Amino acid sequence: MADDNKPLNFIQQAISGDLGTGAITKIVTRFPPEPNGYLHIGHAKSICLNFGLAQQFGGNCHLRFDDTNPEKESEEYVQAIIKDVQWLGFQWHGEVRYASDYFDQFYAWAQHLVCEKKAYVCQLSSEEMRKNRGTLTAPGTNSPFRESSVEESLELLEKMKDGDVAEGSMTLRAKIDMASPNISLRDPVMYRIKKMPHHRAGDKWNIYPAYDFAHCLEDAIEGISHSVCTLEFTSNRPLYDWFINSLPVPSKPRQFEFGRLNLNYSVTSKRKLKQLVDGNYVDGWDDPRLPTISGLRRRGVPAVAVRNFCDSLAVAKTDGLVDLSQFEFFIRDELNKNAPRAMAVLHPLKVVITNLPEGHLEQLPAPCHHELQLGDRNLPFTREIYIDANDFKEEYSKKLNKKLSPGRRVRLRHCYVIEADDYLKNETGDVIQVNATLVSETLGKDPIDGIKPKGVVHWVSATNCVDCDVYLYDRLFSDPLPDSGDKDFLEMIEKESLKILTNCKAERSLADVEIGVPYQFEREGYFCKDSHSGDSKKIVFNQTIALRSSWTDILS
RNA sequence: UGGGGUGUCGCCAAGCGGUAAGGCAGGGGCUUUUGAUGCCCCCAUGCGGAGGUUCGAUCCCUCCCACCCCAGCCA
Repeated sequence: MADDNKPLNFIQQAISGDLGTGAITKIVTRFPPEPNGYLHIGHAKSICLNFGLAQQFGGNCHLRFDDTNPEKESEEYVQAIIKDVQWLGFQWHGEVRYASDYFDQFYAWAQHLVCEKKAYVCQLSSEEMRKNRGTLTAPGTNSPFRESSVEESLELLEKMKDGDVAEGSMTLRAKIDMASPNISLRDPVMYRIKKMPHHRAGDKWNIYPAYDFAHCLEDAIEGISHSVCTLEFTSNRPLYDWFINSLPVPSKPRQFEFGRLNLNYSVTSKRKLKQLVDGNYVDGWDDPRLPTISGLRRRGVPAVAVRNFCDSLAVAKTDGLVDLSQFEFFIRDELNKNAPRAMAVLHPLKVVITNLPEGHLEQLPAPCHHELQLGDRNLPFTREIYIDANDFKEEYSKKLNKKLSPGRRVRLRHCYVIEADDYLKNETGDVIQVNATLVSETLGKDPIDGIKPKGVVHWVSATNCVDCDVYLYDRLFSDPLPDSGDKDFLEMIEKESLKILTNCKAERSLADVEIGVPYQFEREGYFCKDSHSGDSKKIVFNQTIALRSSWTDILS
């Protein structure tokens, strides 16, 4: 996975240095999601980074749920996240871990800090605390409870834990420096009261540890050597180090921050994704238009494509905005190499090959892949077939010389050459049938008269095919930056982002394909059977991505 | 405005004092029973700006500019 020729990024350099000096003998990383939503492509970058680092340097990577806030967390998210990490192809070391497993230790350490006079119970309300915190330019002022006795704080902390005091009435705070230019250090909250059951700890606790207090200790308990997080935590690092250095922890992890992944035309914010799901703007967390891992999976994006994309991204301190086209490249790259080929007609137009007898049936072998040895499948060739309406033009034109038109020829893919004679229209003026002649002896050969067709067209037997619906997806947002602050991202939802084609015809072999396994529908794109197809009799195919095209068709 | 971080091609980026890698996108050409794929070529006298140090600076120094993060009992 990691390319040996690639220069080491700054985290790899640090690890390599630590290993070189003997500061550590084995690296341990971790992926620490909060179970408050589904994973998305941004998390994939973090997953690939953390698991990749461990792999590369012969260490371990843990999967640990940072479940310190029962208000937002649930078992549903835990299960979804576990499934997504596995699907991406990673296996964590040991059991799945939970911050909640360490709650007793956290509490003991909190008491330890109180005894050391490095923490105190503060009875300021949240509004008062906010006022006392100062501003970016003005220092804060000390809480009146800052010098409470050890005994008093210990006693109040116990009461907080036992649920004897009201929510919001007090907190446990670290005693650091209310005048620090770094606001994270202005006596941060360590524990807050939440009289709420926890998805794993049940009713045991009425207080829950805050991120800054908990996260560094979770890392230290697990012996994490390199704690990798995103840029916005940079100013929290001094606090991370403060707890580590103030407590008798078993190890001293170091925090490194990298720039998170931003993709244009996408939202990668759990809050906004949840809004889209809860507001029914999309079909659940796994809607194929979402950049969630489950959405990508449902859409047919292979895990290896996600990994390759993430590995192509630099680990740096710049927060860049990556072009969707860069992701699409890796999707197509993987699919082109490995997806079996098949044919399906999305806008069926009947073609009657008049010089073939009624009931003509010929099984034509067609390779499932042009390079891979995937074998052949048989295509039933009959007198009536469907081609795509876009591949027939009433008038020939030089620009469209690969299309079928009266008097012109086209090669049916893996089949014969046909020549159009005439066509029928309905009352609204749509072409509804083309009559054509098969040019003899053109199976695997050019016509003997030397008139070689310019175009190749995909087709399906009209009498031996399966009906299906095809869902075409476009970007969910019309704006390249739906996520950027001031605008309302819900107003930028692209109304046409889902187009449903209900009259599609697919070759027989596509009837029983496995859900989620991508196929290339030749000349159209990559598709997979939808996981929600089960509801109706009809098969639903999701378009993973269209083929790259140097051609822009006039019709769609 | 205090603190922290970042600025190299449209996008992502390497570069660690010796004279601007690579990928994506884009343009051109060849091949092709997928207008796909593959292959070939083109695409920064320039590294946020201005000074300075040096034989030599994207890399060092100074000042300036822009953008991002921090004032949740969220993570």
